[in-house]
Amino acid sequence: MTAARTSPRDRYREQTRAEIKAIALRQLAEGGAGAVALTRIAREVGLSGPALYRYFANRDDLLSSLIQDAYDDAATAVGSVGDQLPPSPRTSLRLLADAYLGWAAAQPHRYLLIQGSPLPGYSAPADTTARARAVLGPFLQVFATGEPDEEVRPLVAELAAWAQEDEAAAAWLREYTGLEPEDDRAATALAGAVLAWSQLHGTVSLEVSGQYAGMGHRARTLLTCQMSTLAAAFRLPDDWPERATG
Amino acid sequence: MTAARTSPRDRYREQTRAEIKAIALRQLAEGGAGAVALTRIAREVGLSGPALYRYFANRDDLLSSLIQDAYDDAATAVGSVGDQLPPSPRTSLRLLADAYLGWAAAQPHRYLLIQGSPLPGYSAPADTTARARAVLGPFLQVFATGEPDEEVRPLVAELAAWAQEDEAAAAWLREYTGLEPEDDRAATALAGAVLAWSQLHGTVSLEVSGQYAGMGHRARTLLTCQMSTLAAAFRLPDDWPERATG
DNA sequence: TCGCGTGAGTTACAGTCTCTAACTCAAGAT
DNA sequence: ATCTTGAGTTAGAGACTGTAACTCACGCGA
Repeated sequence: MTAARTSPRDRYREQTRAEIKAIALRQLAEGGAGAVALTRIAREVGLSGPALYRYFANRDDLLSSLIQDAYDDAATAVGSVGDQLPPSPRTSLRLLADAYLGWAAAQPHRYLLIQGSPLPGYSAPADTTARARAVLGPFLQVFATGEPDEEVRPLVAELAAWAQEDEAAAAWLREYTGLEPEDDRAATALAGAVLAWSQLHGTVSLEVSGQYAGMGHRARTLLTCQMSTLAAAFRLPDDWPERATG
Repeated sequence: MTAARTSPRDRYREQTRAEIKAIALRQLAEGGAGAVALTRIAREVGLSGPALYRYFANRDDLLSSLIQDAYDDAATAVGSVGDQLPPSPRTSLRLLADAYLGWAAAQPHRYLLIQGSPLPGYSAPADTTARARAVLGPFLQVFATGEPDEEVRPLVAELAAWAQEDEAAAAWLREYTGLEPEDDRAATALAGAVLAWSQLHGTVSLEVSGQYAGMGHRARTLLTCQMSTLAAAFRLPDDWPERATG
């Protein structure tokens, strides 16, 4: 990718960074973000504590790196569904939601790392929002085909204003739907995506943090019901509308 | 309340515990659960570090205490709406959801403490589940009046089985709805409550952890839309059904 | 191929935090 | 009036983050 010049030292450095991140990821999986400890990583790599600060400025920097990877990975998982362009928006929504849940369930701690409670004292780098929105992009595409019911129109209205005032929002929309912010469908897409995100996050995070334990339902069923209801509220069609391919 | 015998020593002890908890609560509000540090609390109270271990067995014990209070407080906030028995189930749902959001928004860190990512190494005491269910109890009452639409029936089915197999679930239902687990309305109530919980948590936790920052909508609007949709999916009536008062 | 800059690594240490051990002391129950 | 018990103390072990000041050898440029 951006391998402008790759000297032996650079390569060695990259390799060590990767090794550190791999161990950090394991610690994350074993005990959550709090369990990621530079000292212990160093011991495992075979270095003395302070050596790690050659590779990451501090603990937050290491976590940021894990967070970025996680967002990118999630975006890929969700995006790969969007790329296949399933038969209908309805189906697409179901598949996207499944992919989201599937990704999170397969690596609960990584999900909690990016979507759980904010880490104490941690402040996210600037591009985090963009990465987060990349995960939700494919949902925009689906909901752009919808016709919002009465019940969700207040939200559509609020987001219509946003699309027209916020350049980043407009760019996000353009990238995934090709729509201009003035288009009614733009606001519809935003409303659908926000609703879907909110419901996905609710169900997935309760599942992943074990709060459904002992309750007699599967998260998958719950999520499917929610997406059906959402599809109904936006009257998602059973076929993709005509559009310029490419 | 349970003041069986209150010796001077007991009173002093209770007062000190309360003071410790008050400071802990402030630290929680200032920097999240991770920022609650016994050492610093001790300094503030004017004691030396280890003295605090006379009052709380360890850090987790202190946090458990805060967690219990938070659940009880939330249950009271939500329950006070349920007690007023608003004009209709539909209205009731809206008011309950508002109360939930309102409580959480007013004290974000306490919300994250009980509903955020699990704390590293922390294992909740046994009665936590019961306390959590007390918060959701009033929702059972509302959804017991519903008629589930097609889209949510898979969830109702799964929860019907649960109600009939799990004694704790049955007891929960009985307490808030008076229904026996065989009753169809029991499963409906459970499904509604679980859906509502999931959606409340999604919206509230994204709001409270600041992930909506920079997006052009209010959490309140989002939540209202969701509750409307949910009310529609359960065909919540505009009047309470007849029932034995008492 | 030689030399030297730079980056990788070291030890030592300061500071924060949790929690245990072993002790003192006085309030209050009997 | 006694003596039990609980509140408080200091000392200290063990993790962890992060800084300072140092050594050393790799590998780039002349």
